[in-house]
Amino acid sequence: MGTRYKGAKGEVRALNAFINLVRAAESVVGRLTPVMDEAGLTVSQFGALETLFHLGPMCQRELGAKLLKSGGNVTMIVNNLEKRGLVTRSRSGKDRRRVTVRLTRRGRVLIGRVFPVVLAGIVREMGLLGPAEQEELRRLCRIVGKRERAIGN
Amino acid sequence: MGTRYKGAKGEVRALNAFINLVRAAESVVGRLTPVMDEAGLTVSQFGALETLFHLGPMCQRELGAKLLKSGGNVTMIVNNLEKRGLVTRSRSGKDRRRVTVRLTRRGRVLIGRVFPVVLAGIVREMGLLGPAEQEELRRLCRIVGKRERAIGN
DNA sequence: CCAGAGTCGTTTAATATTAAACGATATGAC
DNA sequence: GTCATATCGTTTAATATTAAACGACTCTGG
Repeated sequence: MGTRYKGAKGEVRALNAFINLVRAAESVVGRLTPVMDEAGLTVSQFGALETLFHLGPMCQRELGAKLLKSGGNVTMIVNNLEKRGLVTRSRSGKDRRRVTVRLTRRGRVLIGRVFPVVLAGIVREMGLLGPAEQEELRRLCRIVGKRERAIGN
Repeated sequence: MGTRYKGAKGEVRALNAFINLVRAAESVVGRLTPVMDEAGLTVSQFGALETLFHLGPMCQRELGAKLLKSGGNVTMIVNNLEKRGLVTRSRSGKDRRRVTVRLTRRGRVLIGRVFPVVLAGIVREMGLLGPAEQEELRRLCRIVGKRERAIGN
C-alpha cells in the first residue's frame, strides 16, 4: 500500500504499522525461499515437513490448521510430498475418516538437512534486531495476530 | 512453523519472532479480505487500485514494484481490472515500451468506497496495540523488511 | 546511422490456492 | 438401531502466481 494517505493521525499510524508489518513478513520470507528452492521445496511443502518434523505425525486437517491452508490444498501438498517419498499416508484405525501423515526416513533426512539452513537464515534476518527488540516484535505480533483465521473445508 | 524447536537461545528467539511476524501479517490480512471479497476484488487487485488511487497513474513495472508482484502477474491483474472497466491502459508517448495504468471514474469510485472500509478494519486490528506500540511495531518491521526483494521480469 | 545491450509488457507452462460439491465415516438424539 | 447432522479428505473449476522465453522498443557508444 502507498504511504501517501492523508487522514487522521490514528489512521495514518495504524496504516503505517500495517503496511510495514506485511512488507516485513513478505520481505523476510522472500529472502529465505532460495534455500527451499534448492531443495525443490515450496514454502508450503517446507512448512509441512517442518511441522511434521517438530510436532510429529498428524492428520491432514490438523496440518492444514497449522499451515493456515485449505483442506484441498493440504491434499495437494501431501500428494506432492508423497510422490517424492518424503511422507506417507495412513488411515487411522479408530477414526477411518482421518489420514495420518508421517515423515519417511527420506523426508526426515531432507528436512533435517534443510531446516538448519533456513533457521540460520532466520537468525541472520532477525539479527538485524537486538535480542530485546526481537522479543518485543514477537510480543507485538502475538497481540495483533491473536485471533484465528477461518479457512475453507 | 512449530514452536517446539529446541536450540540455542538466540535461535529460539529469532524463530519465535519470525513465526509470529509471519502469522500476524497473515492473520490481519486474512481478517481484512472479506471486505474486498464483497467488492469482488482480490487482495492484489485491491492493492493495485489503492496504489493508483493514492500515488496516481503509473506504468506497469512501477506498479509491480510497489505490489511486489512479477511482471506477468501485473499484466493479469491489470487485464482483469481493465475488463471490469476500473482502469485503462495507454502507451506512453515518449517511451512506447511503457504502458501507463490509470483509474477510470468507475475505478476511482469503487476504491474510494472500499478503501475507507478496509482502512477502518486496519485501524480496528492495529488498535489492539496502543499508539506507541504501533509505532514501535512499525519501527521494528522497517528494520527487518529493509532490504529489497528481487522479483522476476 | 547502427549494432549490441538493456528495458517493458506479454505470452506460455507449470504450480499453488481457494471455494464448493461430494463420498465416506463418525456422532448424537431419539 | 436409525436417521440427521457433522467431520474428513478428495475432486473439480476457477483464479493467482511465478519463471522463462519472446517481441517491441530505447539507449549507448562507436
